[in-house]
Amino acid sequence: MANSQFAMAVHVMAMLAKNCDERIKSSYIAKSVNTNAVVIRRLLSDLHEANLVVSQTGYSGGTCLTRQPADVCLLEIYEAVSHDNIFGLHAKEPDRDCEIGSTITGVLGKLQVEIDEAVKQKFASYTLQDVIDELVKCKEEKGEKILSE
Amino acid sequence: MANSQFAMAVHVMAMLAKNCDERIKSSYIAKSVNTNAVVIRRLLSDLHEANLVVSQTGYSGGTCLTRQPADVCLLEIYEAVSHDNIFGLHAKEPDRDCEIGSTITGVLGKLQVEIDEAVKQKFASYTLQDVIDELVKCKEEKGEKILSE
DNA sequence: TTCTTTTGTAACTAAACTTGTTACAATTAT
DNA sequence: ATAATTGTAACAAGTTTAGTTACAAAAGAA
Repeated sequence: MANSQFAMAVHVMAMLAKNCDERIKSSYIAKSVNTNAVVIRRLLSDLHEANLVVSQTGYSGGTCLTRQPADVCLLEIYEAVSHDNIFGLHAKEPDRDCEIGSTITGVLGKLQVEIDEAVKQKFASYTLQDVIDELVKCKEEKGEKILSE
Repeated sequence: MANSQFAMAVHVMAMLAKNCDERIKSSYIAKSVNTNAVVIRRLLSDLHEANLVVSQTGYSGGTCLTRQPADVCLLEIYEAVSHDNIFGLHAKEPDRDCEIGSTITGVLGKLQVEIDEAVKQKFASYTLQDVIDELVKCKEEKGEKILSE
């Protein structure tokens, strides 16, 4: 199964961004994401560790953003919930007695860093506000489609 | 577990590149990669589908490259063994009745394509020969280290 | 104070994926 | 014929992901 944590995290952040002034409940977000509230709270826990959200327990508790959507880049969200490299190295260490086996990991490691950097750079080029803007644009396009049908 | 298919595939291809004129046996590669020969043959099967290698069964059978290492880019290897996007979309479809839930997938899909493209572009910028060259460079550096110790 | 709501987190399950292994038919040189 | 090798199916063990239940802690409401 492809990891959907980032997709859900962006969804969560977008929900919070749309209601910047209220505290949003995990159950409300869960309904939109179509999952269990605990799944959302686990994500919010990661996002909190990254200082992207604050939550309050108890009656009238909930979560809100710590910053304006324009000040949150997607890289922060990605790093908050994603811990893997784009590709992994060998599960078991290759044969040290083989000329290639003994050096390939170093070469792949360098490549791994480069690829990861390219991804990070791309994620860093967008903010949460860009996602909101795009959401609005998509919504409008959908509206036009309905009208022109 | 982070997927190590690409790492193993590059290792396999590098082994084949180092012995361009012979047919290499899966058991020989498996020893260097430190895994089972069947794991290697499964990888070779994917690489064959991508037209990167040819194998022969039977006595004195084995596998060799279809092209010179300089004519194989890492993107081809990556695409031969990797089928996932960098990040996945929602496991379950979000709530259609929610303004954000109904549009977020489209936005994330566009982002997904962009990120995947960035990765592909990076992989496309290297050839198997570059990996071989880097291997040689790393080996030399190791040698120097030993001498200077 | 007591009740209610909500978060935070642990524990468990089910499904999917990855790697490793055994087994064996098909193929090909000796 | 015999031996060696690939190709592939079938299965096992370990890991990961998402989902679920349960409940303590927190905090406002009554």
